[in-house]
Amino acid sequence: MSLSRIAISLGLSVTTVSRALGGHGDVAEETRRRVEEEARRIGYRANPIARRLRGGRSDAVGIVLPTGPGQFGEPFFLRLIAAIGPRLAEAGLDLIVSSARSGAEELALYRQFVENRRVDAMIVARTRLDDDRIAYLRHARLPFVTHGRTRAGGHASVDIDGARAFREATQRLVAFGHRCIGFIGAPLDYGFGFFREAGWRSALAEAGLPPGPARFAEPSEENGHRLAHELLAGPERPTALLCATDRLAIGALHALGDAGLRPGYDVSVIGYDNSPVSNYAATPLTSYDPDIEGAAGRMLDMLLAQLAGQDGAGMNELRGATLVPRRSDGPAPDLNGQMKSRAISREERSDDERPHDTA
Amino acid sequence: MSLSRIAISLGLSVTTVSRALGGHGDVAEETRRRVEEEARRIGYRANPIARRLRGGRSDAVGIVLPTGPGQFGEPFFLRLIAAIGPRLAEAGLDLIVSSARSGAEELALYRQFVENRRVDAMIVARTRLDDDRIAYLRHARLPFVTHGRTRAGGHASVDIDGARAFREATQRLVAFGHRCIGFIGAPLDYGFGFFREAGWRSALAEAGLPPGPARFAEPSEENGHRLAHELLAGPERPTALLCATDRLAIGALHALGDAGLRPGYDVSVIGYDNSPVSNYAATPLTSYDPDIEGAAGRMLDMLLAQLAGQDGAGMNELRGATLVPRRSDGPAPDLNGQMKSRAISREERSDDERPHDTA
DNA sequence: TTGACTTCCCGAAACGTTTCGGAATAGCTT
DNA sequence: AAGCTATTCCGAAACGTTTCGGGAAGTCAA
Repeated sequence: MSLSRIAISLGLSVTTVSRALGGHGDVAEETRRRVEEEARRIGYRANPIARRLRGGRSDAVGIVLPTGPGQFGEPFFLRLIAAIGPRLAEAGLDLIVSSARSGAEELALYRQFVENRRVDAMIVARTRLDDDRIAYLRHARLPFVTHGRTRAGGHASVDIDGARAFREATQRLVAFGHRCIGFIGAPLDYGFGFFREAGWRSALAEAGLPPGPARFAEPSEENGHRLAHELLAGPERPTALLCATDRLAIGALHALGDAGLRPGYDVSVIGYDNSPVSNYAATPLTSYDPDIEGAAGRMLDMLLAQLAGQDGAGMNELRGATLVPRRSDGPAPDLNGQMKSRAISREERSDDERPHDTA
Repeated sequence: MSLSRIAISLGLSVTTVSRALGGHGDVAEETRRRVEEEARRIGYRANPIARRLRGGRSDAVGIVLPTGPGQFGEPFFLRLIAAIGPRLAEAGLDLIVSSARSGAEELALYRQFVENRRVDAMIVARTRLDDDRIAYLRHARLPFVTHGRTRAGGHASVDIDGARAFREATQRLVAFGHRCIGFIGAPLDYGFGFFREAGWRSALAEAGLPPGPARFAEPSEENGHRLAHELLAGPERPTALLCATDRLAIGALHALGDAGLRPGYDVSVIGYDNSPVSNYAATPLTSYDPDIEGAAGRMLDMLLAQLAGQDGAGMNELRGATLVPRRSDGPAPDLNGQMKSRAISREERSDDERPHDTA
């Protein structure tokens, strides 16, 4: 009872009022003016639900947060949501967020979203190389965009070039003189885990070095701590640890402390994410900044284009991450000449070597 | 065209099909069985939009994330969303998330939510003592629940008793022998900032101590770093720093490092949030765990009760936070006898004192 | 047989919008 | 004067659901 209210008080039909406000051509200029004024006067807002029913849409985009062990508070998702929020609002779309742990529960939630017609499109993050969510969405013919590539491809996606970043990071460590560079990775079925490992491995091969020791687990501080321990206790002790995420790297830094090793000096550590804590870790962490906001913006572009009818198959973008050098990496300990200058600057600030409990 | 599809293929009326699936009493058991079977067969799902239009609801709950400087990735919101997501889904409600920076933009977004009838209820976090969002929601008669109390009160709210936690923390430091306890707080117009400061101040008064030095800013690592610097450079140098949040505390720990002071030994630091990083800070941070999931659950209870028609005015709950002692606090440096035992364990792990760039 | 009461079902309206297919009026051409 | 076009408006249907107010049988008692 709202379009009709304007219609009645102006002696017009509902149709005309609708078309006047909708900006259609077949309504007299004078009439449109009167309608607009009356609409403003009574504070008319089109009921979005009626509009959706009529239009057969739901004007909403869905996203599912991963929960579960070690997944608390991944800042990535917050930044993603914060980045696209205003633009979605501008486009008249709602962002519907729910949460599930990876696996069956998660897929069930996607089904719910789709089958209950709650969303017109979805944003998929934490993409796996072979991802049943993506197979499902494709089968359901629902527009979507992923953060991260899949093996199959052929869908809209934005990805950060983790392979390049980690190749670059490895080259940096090689240039620093490191010869045994370990890797602390995320599970390889995640696309991001896969490509980062691939970058590390390929750079080692290019440099003619044997592959260093590697361990993989869900990216949490605790796992980083544990895996670094394992690597440092192994037969070939790495002088550098490349970590798939900052959270892993933070844990690794502590493992160094436990072993009485100085980060950036005895062992170099490089992370990825450039999270706020990386700057305030025990030793400020050299990391890669992925420009989440930029990626989020492109994902939204792709989503809106698909909702406007375009085919998403050809949409994909690979973006770079930029190195943020801090204190956690440096020359390999066995190269004495090159190390001198840095060693001095280290003396100034003295060194830290303290074992820590895992608490 | 869906209820009607079942109706047609069964030779029933739409009404009867609807009432059969709705579980009403006036449909024969045999008929209900047939309807349910056919519904299952064709995979019928009620169109939520039609249902909403008819019911005059929107079956959605809104929440606005704060963005802006130093607000990136507050894990609080993720944990909140993750905690309530499944239960909302179960209740058939969507969670609509958007984002805005505090202030005019934020209020405008609330208005948009309400006036465009996008939500039936809202969740308000980052509550200020005098909060125009709350005044607005009350005026608009939209159910809501806040995380944090307001001065006015009279609405559904869940809060963690920050005053009690910070009184307790202060008493702990006093018992450790500290006599000058500084405070690094959040702005006092935030409820959480206000009560935490009040707890600190009242405990000092109760202990017969003069109020220590205090500084306030948006809770970020950077601000914690800056404010701790100021406090340590001030005329009365505190031997302990109580920080309103872990992020402030992490920054403060670094300021200690800059000044060549050993956390937990020369200067004690206590934070609040028990965030994942607190366990992996330069020195593992003594903190308070607020049980966000528990609070989120209660908030949802209140929201659902209000959507079921109850008045939210009397709903409010004050919950406790629990201390998680780690390594960043301990006896005051001037009390020698009591310190001995801890000093030894410190020697083992050696000390860290290194200036850092803010990078 | 009649009336009342149960049991089971249904038509129509309503939620608020958009759109299809006209229809009425006015102006212009021939 | 008749036909044609352009302009401006409108009625009705449709989106899919729920609910109001019956109504048609069947059952039971008087």
